[in-house]
Amino acid sequence: MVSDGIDRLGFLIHDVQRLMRKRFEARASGLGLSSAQWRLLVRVTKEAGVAQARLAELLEIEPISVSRLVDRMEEGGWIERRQDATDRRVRMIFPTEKANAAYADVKSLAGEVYEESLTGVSAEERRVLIRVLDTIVQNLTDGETSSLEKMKNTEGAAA
Amino acid sequence: MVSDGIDRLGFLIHDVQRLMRKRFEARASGLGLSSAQWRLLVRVTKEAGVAQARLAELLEIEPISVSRLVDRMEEGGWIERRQDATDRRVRMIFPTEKANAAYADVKSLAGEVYEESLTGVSAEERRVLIRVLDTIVQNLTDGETSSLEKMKNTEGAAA
DNA sequence: CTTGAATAGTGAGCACGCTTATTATATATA
DNA sequence: TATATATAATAAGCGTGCTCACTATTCAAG
Repeated sequence: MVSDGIDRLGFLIHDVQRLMRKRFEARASGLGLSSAQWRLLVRVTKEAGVAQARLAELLEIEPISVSRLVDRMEEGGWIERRQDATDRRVRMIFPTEKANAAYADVKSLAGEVYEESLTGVSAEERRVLIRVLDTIVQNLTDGETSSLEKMKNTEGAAA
Repeated sequence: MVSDGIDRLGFLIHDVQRLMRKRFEARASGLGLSSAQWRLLVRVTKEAGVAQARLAELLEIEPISVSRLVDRMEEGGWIERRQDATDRRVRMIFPTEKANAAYADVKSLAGEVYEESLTGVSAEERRVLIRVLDTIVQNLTDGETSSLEKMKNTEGAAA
């Protein structure tokens, strides 16, 4: 049945995402780092030198969106592009010193937002929340619509 | 402790929101109705004749965002603006026949997306999910940053 | 080497959110 | 009545995502 509030799921997720982003960006506004930029920075910090195309896969956004994001982050002094010596098409992305210096602070700032979000939510409920969200990502990624599918369907149905 | 995946909460919520929107819009693409437009249409259907300013409050987006969204929805034939007889500043928003005719279909389409998202998630887990998401919205709305606060803080702290 | 397909990145232009500023109208007050 | 303030809607312009189209480069076949 669908009478337990599941019919509000989309609106709820949407609201939560918007509110968390807003709260994070209010906190990080002094740094001039948006939530999208923070997501990218986390990847780049863990995998310095990664190519933009790979970043697009990791972040599950389109390469063109990475281009623009990287443009602004380069202007902001968070990352830098370097040429790949062996493949001149590739731009490798590295975090700057500024990014490395700010990383821990921003991470704990994000943690604060999560804790504020989860005030009054038990440890067990938190575990369920994370597990269910992971499941939803799985369910919606495997089936279709994901940018990952590009790497799967080499042999399709009736061609 | 923060080692149960809570540190991924922001990314997870972000991914889920993006994937659900994508899935919904893939389904509704034939109709030419985006997820933001659907959110607005739900409100307008429940409250025909509502003013744009009130819609902005209900949707918790800025009035200017409502203006633009309503522009596109009017072009798409989903809603229409009418003048308020008693207050010439106000534009009242009504769903069109087209919107009323499509409403049930879109709603069940949204329901399908929710069910696909929640495949393998138990009834109890679903209840926890909705309850926790509601709590997060509460936590992030009450404190600050919400557009609702405009209506609250008339007397502040030390002034 | 040459042709053709695949890959990496970007330009143009759109949707939907935002901040800031402006116009039109309503309402409160001197 | 006249003026000041508040409210409803919109304009301008930005950030972050998208689709579609394009260039540059690499790699695979011939």
